[in-house]
Amino acid sequence: MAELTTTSFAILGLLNIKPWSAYELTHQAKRSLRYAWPKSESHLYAEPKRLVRLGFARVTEAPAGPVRTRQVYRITAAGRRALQHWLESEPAAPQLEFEAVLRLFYADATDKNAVLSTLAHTRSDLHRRYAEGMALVEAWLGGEAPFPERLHISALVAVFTRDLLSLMIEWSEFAQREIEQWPRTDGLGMTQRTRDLLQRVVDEQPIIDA
Amino acid sequence: MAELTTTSFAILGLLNIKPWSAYELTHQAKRSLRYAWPKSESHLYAEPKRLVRLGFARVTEAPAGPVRTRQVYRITAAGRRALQHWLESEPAAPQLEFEAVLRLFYADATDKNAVLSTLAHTRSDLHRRYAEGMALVEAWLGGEAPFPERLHISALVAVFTRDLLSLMIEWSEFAQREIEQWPRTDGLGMTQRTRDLLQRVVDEQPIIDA
DNA sequence: GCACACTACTCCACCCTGGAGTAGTGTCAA
DNA sequence: TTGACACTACTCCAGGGTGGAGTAGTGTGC
Repeated sequence: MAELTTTSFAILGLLNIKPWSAYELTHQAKRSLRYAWPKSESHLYAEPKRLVRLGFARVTEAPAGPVRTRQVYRITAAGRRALQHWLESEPAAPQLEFEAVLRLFYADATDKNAVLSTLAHTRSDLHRRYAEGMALVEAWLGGEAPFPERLHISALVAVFTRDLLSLMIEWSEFAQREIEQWPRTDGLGMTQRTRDLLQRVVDEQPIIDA
Repeated sequence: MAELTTTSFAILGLLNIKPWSAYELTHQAKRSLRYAWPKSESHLYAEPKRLVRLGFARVTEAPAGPVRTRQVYRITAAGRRALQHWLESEPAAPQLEFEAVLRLFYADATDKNAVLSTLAHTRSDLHRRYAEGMALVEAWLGGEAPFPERLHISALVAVFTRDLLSLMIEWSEFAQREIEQWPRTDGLGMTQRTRDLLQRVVDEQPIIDA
């Protein structure tokens, strides 16, 4: 049997909620999947076709204008079985791609300006995403949830997303403050401040808001 | 000119610190890059070859046993220029792949047991990575840092990594406690508890340790 | 001198990205 | 009523990236 990837199950899970067209799937993914499993639009178009080919979804045509039809995907019994089986298997460990941290890691190859501007740029991205998330949750509280019967789940995801974005924003503010105190970017090494920070890390003491 | 990817610059940045063999690069990546830019071993072997092809690194042979030679990669002047130029450009936004959250998102397609076991499995992964990170920082404090002159940078990354792992661990404990209170996984919707949580999210009040 | 764990890679099928391209749809206004 | 234009709803593809299997040399211990 051909292997399904985690992305396959991400789509299959959406199809288990209701039937969607590929276009709707890409939009729904932007509002939900994206926070835990970000995938490109082109792949979100391709994946349901694969599910059909493997028998985990089927497709029907619906009118979508005077000329156009749209393909609507729905889960099959085999798809539901596969999804349940996956939900009982072992998950992969979380992975973060954080380019600002990577660039900070090479701070000693450039000047303070470049590092600070990377942090500032990332922070404004993060603020935008924070605001987007807040708008979603406010809509839910205002009675405009697309799947109100799933809100007990969405709430737990929302808590995580808010706290993650907060952490990244606060860390980038913290890093900015620290770097502003540096006399230069390279060769500082184990300063007293660095030793304090590392000691606090191993002592499991709070740092960022301290 | 052929485009370099963020991964290219991640490797180029390591080569800017000192020359490495591909094997050493994979090991160094496990101890550093991995926390901000996780890449597969096979790709870490392939990328320096590409850098050589494009003139940003060059390779020399060094003996590595009675028979074997190893390829040692070092950055070129063009590589250093490219790295500095990249460090002044705009970073991509952070992206998280968190399969446990994805699975929780589909909690209503399975039972409490499956969801709780996903969370437990992820938590034990996270605890292991937390311990690994702590061991690294303790070694630095004990004077065993591979690049002591870079510790002022490493400390900022360590602060972020610890806080991120803590957040994920604490959130998964929080989610476990919440789910244990659920009478079932599906159809609960906007309970009083859910409304409280969402209200706290939009009010920017702490939740996880409350 | 042989077993065996570890070192140091290569290979490849397939997953996935992002950007370019294409054509139909709805709306407003000249 | 027609044409401009933003938006909808996709397809295509070169090339980046993954993960697991495979291979052969190296150092250690018995």
